[in-house]
Amino acid sequence: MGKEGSITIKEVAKKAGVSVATAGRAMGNYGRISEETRQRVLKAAEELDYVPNKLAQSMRSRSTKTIAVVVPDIQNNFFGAIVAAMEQRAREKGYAILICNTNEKRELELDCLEMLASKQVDGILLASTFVDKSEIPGRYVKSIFYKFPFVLFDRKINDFPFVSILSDNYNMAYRVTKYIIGLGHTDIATIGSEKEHVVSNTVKEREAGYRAALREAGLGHDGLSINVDWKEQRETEKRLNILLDYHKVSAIIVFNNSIIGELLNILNKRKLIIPDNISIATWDDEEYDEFLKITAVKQPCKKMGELAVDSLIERIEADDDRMEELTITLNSTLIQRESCKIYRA
Amino acid sequence: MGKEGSITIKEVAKKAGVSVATAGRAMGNYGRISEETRQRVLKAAEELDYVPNKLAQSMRSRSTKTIAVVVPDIQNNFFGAIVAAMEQRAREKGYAILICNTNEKRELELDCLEMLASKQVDGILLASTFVDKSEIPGRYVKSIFYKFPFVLFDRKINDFPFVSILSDNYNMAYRVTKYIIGLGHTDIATIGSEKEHVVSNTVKEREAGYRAALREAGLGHDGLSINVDWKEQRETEKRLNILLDYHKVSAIIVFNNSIIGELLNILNKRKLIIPDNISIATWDDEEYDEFLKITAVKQPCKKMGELAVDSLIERIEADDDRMEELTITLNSTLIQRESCKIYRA
DNA sequence: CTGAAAGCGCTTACAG
DNA sequence: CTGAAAGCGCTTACAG
Repeated sequence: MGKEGSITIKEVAKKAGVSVATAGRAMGNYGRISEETRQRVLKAAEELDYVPNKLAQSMRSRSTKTIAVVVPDIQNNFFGAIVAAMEQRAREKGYAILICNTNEKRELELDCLEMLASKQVDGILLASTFVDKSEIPGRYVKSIFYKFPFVLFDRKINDFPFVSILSDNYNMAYRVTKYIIGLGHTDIATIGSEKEHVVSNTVKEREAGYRAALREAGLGHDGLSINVDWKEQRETEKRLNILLDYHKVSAIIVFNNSIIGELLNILNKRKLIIPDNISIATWDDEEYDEFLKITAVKQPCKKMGELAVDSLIERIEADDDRMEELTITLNSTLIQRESCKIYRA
Repeated sequence: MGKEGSITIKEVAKKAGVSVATAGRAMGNYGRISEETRQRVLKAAEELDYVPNKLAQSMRSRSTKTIAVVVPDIQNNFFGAIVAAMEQRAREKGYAILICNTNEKRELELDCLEMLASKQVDGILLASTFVDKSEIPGRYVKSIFYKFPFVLFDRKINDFPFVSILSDNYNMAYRVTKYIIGLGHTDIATIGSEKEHVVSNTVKEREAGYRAALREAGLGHDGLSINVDWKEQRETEKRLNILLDYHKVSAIIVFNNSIIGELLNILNKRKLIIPDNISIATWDDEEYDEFLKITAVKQPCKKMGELAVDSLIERIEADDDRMEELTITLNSTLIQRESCKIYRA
């Protein structure tokens, strides 16, 4: 199907009474061709319902007009919004999107990258589970990372000369924490996500911003941060309960939107009312946050996706192979609603 | 990048001291080859960091090991969950996923399909904006729909001999409506989604199930159904307000999860408390629904995605080109929570 | 402006 | 078991 029956440029050429080369010129808009024969070829192509074989085109022209997007969790709305923006932008610029979901697994990420490389994608948009170049096996570094145009988003990998599009994790965490401290809270915990005991760069930066605010306010150096693998519901529940059982906590900052559902359920079971008994702020504004009046940090997903695509395509279509480290930090927005309240002991 | 520098099987062959054909046999695991030379080739390949060019492989073998997924709205969690399941299943079976977001636009859908066809995908997984074959221009029907393996999901197109994987829209709507009627409600409205004034098949079936329950209970034949384009926030808000201003409504069934956020906000502005002043049930269980105690219909996204991939791959790998209409209806689950309450005038 | 030939990197018959 | 040749469907020089 779709193969044996397919008509090729050869048949179009025959029908139009020209050579294959000429038919190609008419269809592909390259080279010189008289308007008259062009029309003749186009007509023949239409009559035959000719669909050009992009595989063959790519083979010859060495460009697949395809971009890969590799994300750790496509079901997370944050990545969903970014992928949607990328798809649209890429399509507008004539590129298709090949997508891979690594599930936060490093091995899977490497497998995906290798597959994408072999598929000859023109470039790769990556939110990696790796934090440092040194963690990546040399053969991938050499035959993939240094051979394809890469743009990193949301998560950077240190020591690569790539463009990275991030959001202001440290600053926003600092700001949110400071806001909550300003409300009189001193016992502020954070919940981030981890997978196989590794915590993403992004969450680490947020933790750092949080601790900076704590320190500045004279509230100690460590703070109280836990990380959970939210896909392990039972374990997550257990850890959240331990957090609330054994620690005095009057405010919680959630560093990953995937956790908030579970947290709300647990607060509910414990009859903890927001914001009367506990204050909450979360990353990534979700559909229900407005209704629930949850204070949230809204990251610029659309912009991040578009900028990543633009940078990558620029690199792909550039004449030189220049590589240069460039980190672009996009501003997030703090949407203050009513989930954080002045603390009274 | 990634191209000029790439090493080909020719270089591997040279290094291993064999012909290109033999090197191919060693790498691709086809044909007969002695274990000894196989090892020699593999070693040469590894030393050169050889990555096979799948474009060339596909060209020759006439199989791209790539499946296309075309969805109307990738940002909708429902489709997000399906796409995630598809990606995983496809990867496990050795296929990559090319993704297209049609934004509920028919023209865009056709453009995407044409692009995918020209990319020689092995098959297409489609949630279409078309309801009927007759709505699709003939040339696409002929050169795409009848030339590629298709499996439809969530939304069926009538008159094509395809496998369609749907969920039980009619039945669940009937059941939800009956449940609400059982609670004593007589003024039940529904809200579905539309795009450019076209309402999807799926929503239409849900409306039909709703009306059937109404009729059966002697509550008239029409019911009160509106459809909104939820991306047009202002217009959506206006219509929802009109619904509540000019009609007596004690219960609302929401047929598309993208609308619920906006609806909750409006109910909130109007000081309508769920379930005291108004009962609510919605399609597609979302992260916050448990916390908010919203009664929801949970569709089997994962199963739908997996089954769609399995059916498509079965078709792709089958020897015959047999096409046969087959509609598989998957069961959804009604999660009764506390957003619907006994009606008191 | 047009055509014949070569070639992109593989795999598939065909010999040996 | 291995190699030389042909070919997948295009595009790219090279002639004319």
